[in-house]
Amino acid sequence: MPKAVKMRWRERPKLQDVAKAAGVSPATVSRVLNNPKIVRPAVQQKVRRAISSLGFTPDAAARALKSRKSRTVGAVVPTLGVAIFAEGIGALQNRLRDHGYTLLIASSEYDREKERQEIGVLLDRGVDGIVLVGDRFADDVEALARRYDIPLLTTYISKSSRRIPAIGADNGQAMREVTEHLIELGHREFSVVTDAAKSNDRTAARRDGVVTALAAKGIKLSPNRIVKVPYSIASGRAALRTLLRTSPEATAIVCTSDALAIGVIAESKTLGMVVPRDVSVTGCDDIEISGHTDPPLTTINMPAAEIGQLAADHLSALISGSPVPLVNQLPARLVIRNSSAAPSLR
Amino acid sequence: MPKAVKMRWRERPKLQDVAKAAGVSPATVSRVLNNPKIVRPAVQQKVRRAISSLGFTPDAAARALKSRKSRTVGAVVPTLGVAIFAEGIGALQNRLRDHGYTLLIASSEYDREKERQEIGVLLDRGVDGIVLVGDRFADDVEALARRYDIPLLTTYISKSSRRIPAIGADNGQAMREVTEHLIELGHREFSVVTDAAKSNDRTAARRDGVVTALAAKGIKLSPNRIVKVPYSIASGRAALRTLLRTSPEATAIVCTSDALAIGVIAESKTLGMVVPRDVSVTGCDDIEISGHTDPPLTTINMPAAEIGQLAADHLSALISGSPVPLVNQLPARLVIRNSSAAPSLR
DNA sequence: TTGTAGGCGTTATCAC
DNA sequence: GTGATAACGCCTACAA
Repeated sequence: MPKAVKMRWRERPKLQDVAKAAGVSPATVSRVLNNPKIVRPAVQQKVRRAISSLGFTPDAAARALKSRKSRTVGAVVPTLGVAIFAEGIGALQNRLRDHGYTLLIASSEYDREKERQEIGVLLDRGVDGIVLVGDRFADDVEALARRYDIPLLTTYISKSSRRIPAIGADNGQAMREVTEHLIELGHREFSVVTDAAKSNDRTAARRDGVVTALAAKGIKLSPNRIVKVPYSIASGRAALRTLLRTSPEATAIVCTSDALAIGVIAESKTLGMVVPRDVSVTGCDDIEISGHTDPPLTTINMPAAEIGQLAADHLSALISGSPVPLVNQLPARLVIRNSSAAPSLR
Repeated sequence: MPKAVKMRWRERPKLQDVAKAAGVSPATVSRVLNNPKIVRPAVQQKVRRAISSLGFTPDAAARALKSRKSRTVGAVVPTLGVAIFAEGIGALQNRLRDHGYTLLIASSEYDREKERQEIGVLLDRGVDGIVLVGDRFADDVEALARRYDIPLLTTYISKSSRRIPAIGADNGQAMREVTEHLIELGHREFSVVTDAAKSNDRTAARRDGVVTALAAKGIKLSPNRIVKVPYSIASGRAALRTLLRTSPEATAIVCTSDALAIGVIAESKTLGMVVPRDVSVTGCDDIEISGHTDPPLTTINMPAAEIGQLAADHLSALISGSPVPLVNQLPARLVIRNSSAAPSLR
């Protein structure tokens, strides 16, 4: 068995074999690989021919050891089970590939300590950069990254209170927009359904956005009008039942994510209510299903794919030493569908 | 700038620094790291103390170069935009972490050639194993993996026609079950909505399952009863409109995925039809939303999380040389909800 | 423009 | 059980 392994490895050509086959020095081969312009075309030809005829591919580990660059970047997301993150990661990965990077992925499960650990693992793996979500990572993360001398980038927020570049929409403004939309429709009695995850600054910002928009119009939101539940459709359903008990007078229910809003709509149907006649419901994210619920959901479009792409572009810029803006606010469009309407007279 | 970098690297302790601090040889430090049981407890103490006081972590690249193991595995999925894959990858990643592996991820966008390329990239990155989806990867993939001497594993199918272990449900049987369920309800006129992706053996198997189940009861499915569309909710909507034109007599529409079924249900509502009174609709996958549509969707539960977990367990077993079964059929449960019912008399 | 040589940080093969 | 020593495969001054 160990013998077989060794045999296999002997079969794999190394840079030196290419050199021999091409009749040049190893250094020259390395040069055509990393800095072709400084080697004469004729020689390049020979070398490239040898490379492809031997089927040579450079050993990543050896390269990384010598160059201190792994051509690898890491990402830590709360979870891949949430569509908006999965989509962003997909876009990030695709774009990173174009830049020649491979993506290492880790998840924090919304746990700050686990997030810190995963970042540590990625750092130890030698990633050239790390993409984070949000702003509430552990305090020592920046120092850690600095120690490894690699750039950090955060996403799904438009600016960070730390010193790292952020790419995303303004969550607070997004929710202010939906809220204002509802106010314009004539609503005055609001409830909010939001997820309870600690260390989720996006959700917190969204909540604040609602409160701010309401306050600007002199509308108060008492604490019992805000219900915090886990992030899931089922939770949204439960939240509606709670709200109907504690504040049935609300004519609009603002949810901080589409999943929750979809739960609210589903439950309202179960309870025999009609959206938006009996109550208006809004979400945030604009996931695929949101345009196809009954009624279709009024929400805010979060540009997950753009976030992922831009993150890839900016991170690879940072890795190669180019500066990028600290604030990258992508537009979050209000998408008005039929789950919101003027409150009906009671 | 290069100076700064060097400074940073000088700060990072290496194994030799630990050795010096602990008053032992580098070899011993390496041993407590990789094979602690062969070193005396007292010495271990010293070394461990030195390790943590210096904050030493081994350099992954150097390790990989010398040991020919990167403690990294790769996965190639069609896309992360499909919930069922995102969920599986999330579970895979979480479990791999417990085994000490980090996950490198790539996507094929349902393109066989791109899949082959991505596999090549992962191989060159030095992954210790690769997780694939389905069975239709390019022919040379196995030879390639053999050349690198790393194990392959495929998922979302219960057995592979290649020689590699597979983990998943039996897609054909799954669809036979839903189909039989509909037949038992009294349906005799069927239509099928399926996605068009080439090289998607899961979808093909699902289609075949429907045809087989129908044939067993002497029911024929003419080609115009099968509509192939892209994978999306919007496509499902379009498919229903097509079917209403070409075969309005069908009382049951079997979809090969939940996304398509949800589209069919959404469009039926738009067109003023009532599911399941006017038509029964079924899906396959059982994604989160499927329990909350109106009506809730009858479907087949695909155990994505279990697939991911088991894939992690089996792949790490394979990497360490333990054999695993080639066939791993996970149960795919029929979930009967309200989108299916007996056909109404016409 | 190209070749030579040394070392990146770790593991593994020897002796002791 | 522990310590020297030689690689692992590639990159990069430096020399030619």
